[in-house]
Amino acid sequence: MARGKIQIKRIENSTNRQVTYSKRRNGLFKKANELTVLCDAKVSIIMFSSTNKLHEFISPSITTKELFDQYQHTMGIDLWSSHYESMQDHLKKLKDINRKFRREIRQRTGESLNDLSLEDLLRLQEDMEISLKIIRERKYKVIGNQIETYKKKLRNVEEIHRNLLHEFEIREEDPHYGLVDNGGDYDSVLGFSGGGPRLLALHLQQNMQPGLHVGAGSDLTTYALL
Amino acid sequence: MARGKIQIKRIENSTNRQVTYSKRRNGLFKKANELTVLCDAKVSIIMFSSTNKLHEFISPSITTKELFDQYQHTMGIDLWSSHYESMQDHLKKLKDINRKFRREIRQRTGESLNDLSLEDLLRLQEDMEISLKIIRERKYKVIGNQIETYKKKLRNVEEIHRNLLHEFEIREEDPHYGLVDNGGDYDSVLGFSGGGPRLLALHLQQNMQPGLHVGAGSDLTTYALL
DNA sequence: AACTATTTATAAGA
DNA sequence: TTCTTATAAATAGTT
Repeated sequence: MARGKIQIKRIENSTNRQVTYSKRRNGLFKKANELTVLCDAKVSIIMFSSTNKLHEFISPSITTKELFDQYQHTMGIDLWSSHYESMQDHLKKLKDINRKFRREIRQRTGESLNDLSLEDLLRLQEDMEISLKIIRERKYKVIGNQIETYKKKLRNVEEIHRNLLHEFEIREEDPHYGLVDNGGDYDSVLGFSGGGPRLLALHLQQNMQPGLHVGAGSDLTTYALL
Repeated sequence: MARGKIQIKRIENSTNRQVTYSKRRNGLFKKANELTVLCDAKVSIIMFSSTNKLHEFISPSITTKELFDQYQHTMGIDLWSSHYESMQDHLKKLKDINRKFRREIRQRTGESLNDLSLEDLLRLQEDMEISLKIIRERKYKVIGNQIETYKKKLRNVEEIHRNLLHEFEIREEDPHYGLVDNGGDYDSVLGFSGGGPRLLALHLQQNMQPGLHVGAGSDLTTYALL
């Protein structure tokens, strides 16, 4: 376009091609910018040279990603949906399953029964009655377990109580208690290392507290003497 | 750039802006094409006018998607990773909801009650009993509706039967029946155009068949004489 | 959409 | 790469 007209065809001289690429790229970006300002437009130019160098222009009012999102939306297609196809599939399936679950729960809570036939209703009722029976049985089992647990705990406490009484009886019968050195292994058998009854009471309380909230399993802690 | 220099700033006149947009867009695309050919480059231009009209240029040797994939690869980033992330978020949330639903259903069907406390069990049982009550009520309502429907149908059939008897009685009382020309409007009142009782019976059967499968609504077809 | 005076872009050379 | 400059191309304002 200057000092002589040129043919619009590939420039064979590599250096020349590079120079022209650089010059015209600047020209193109300048034009793009003018267009952006003059016409309040949003322009994205992405280009690769023959040596695969990347250059980009984007209107200052927008980001490349935003413009591309708008591009896709306008085109009505998802250019990179192939990237996400399996994910979208998965998403769709989950939504479907979700909808079914939601519906089933709504039916089971009696919220949307209008589109059920008599047969469906009968079936649902029967199902629910069976389930309710199972739940009731489970409830009784849990209650039974708790009672068992408390019984065993009670037995343990009684046992400890008996042992304490026994200990005191022995001490009362032996007036030399307190003078005798602690060389005997009696205390260690019972697990008392010196604190006596107070320490034991503390241990008991610590261990029983969580037991009050035990709900289900037979995670009964057998209270051997500490 | 011609007939007077212009300031590079937004053209306020809307028509003018549109015209300039169109002209300069062509200029830009022409330059882009020349660059593509001269320098063996790959160029993508995407632009939105101030009225959000989309225009696109892409070098013939490539597609927009290919160029964009290359762009992302070169940039070393995934422009839509945020897309991806939000999708994964969505997926995660759906899975969570799904799990909760599944759990709730399993509990309501008595399949996995082991990790429920006594309080939970009591609550669940109460819930189920309330739901079951609703379902039972709905069932009785549907049954009631069906009975009503059949009653009405029965009444209609009886009415038709009465009318038939009445017709036969009239014919028996009139020994000239069959000799009299059909000028009277008696038949047309009852809707018999010649076929007589046989035709009526046919109509009845045709209309009652679907009624037998009616389940819920009161879509009762009232059987006026045809 | 076409015209054209003028501005702008740029090819070739330095 | 940058500058220069003759010339081609683009285009603002007009019809």
